[in-house]
Amino acid sequence: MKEEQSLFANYLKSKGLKMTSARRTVLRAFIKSEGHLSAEDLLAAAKKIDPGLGQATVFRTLKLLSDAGLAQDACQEEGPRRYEHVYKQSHHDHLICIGCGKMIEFCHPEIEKAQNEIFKKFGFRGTGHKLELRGLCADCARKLDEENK
Amino acid sequence: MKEEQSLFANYLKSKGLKMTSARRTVLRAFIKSEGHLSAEDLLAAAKKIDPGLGQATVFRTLKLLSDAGLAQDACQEEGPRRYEHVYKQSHHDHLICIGCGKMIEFCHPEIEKAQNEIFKKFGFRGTGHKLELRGLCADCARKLDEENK
DNA sequence: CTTAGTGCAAAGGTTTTGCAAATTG
DNA sequence: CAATTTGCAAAACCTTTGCACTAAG
Repeated sequence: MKEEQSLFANYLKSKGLKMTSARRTVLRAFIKSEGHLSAEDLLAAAKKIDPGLGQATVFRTLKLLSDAGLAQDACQEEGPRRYEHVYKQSHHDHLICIGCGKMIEFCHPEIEKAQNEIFKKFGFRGTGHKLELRGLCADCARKLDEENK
Repeated sequence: MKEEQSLFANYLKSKGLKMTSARRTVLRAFIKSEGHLSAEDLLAAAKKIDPGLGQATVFRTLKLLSDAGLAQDACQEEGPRRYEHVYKQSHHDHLICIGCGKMIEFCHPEIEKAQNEIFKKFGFRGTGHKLELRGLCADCARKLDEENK
């Protein structure tokens, strides 16, 4: 939290932007939140802290958080765009069941290594990755098999 | 193409849906297309084949293609939702420059292996993955360094 | 003080839906 | 034939923008 505060403050300063109370409010709401949240979710959460906050501010701040590297698109298939924290240390990747939508988060060190190889190969300075595995969980696989007898 | 036709036909049949000429048109346009395309792009492409086609049909068919596992969300950060083919054999992963937006597609066999380990560990029957690496390409990294002297 | 940020409401863009007519199995 | 699908236009939805006012550096 403290760290994210100052990361954001630094980012703003580097761009000649200002740390305002509205932005602090949105950041607090965002940090407290869990999972994937839409701009509307974040607005609701932020309004609990400051009811006078406008939705345009949330959209604008979310874009800044994303530029600052603190938030990233969570890439849902449907509905509004959703965002999630970017965790500096432990990347959490996603395993999603296409049957029931259940989502499991996991880490895999091999993938970190592979990532760095790719960056090197293409001359990139890496900043992050996002991996989504899709499949059927055991329950859904069983159900499907039964349906098809 | 032939294969995708019949995959789609099977999917439709399994759901009690019908293979119509509009759906064939959208499928053809989708298969011919390359890269990431929005519903609007697909509509334009499909209209070249059948000018009478309506946009609602494209949205509806795109959802079916996605349910059938032939199309998937390409996960851009901004603008309209974009879709891309699902390639059965060679997964192409994405390396994206956050500076200029340049996108490189690559394959990495280690990642295929890691993917299967994860699926096994969680009892999933896997169907695919999506990996996005983000960073600065050599050009953008250089530019940034110069700016900050 | 000067520049950037805010909330509001209106505009913009994308996607979905209701419906009567047309098409499919 | 019964059931699904279509194109159209309208509606719904999500996001951005213009503006007058306020707050930050």
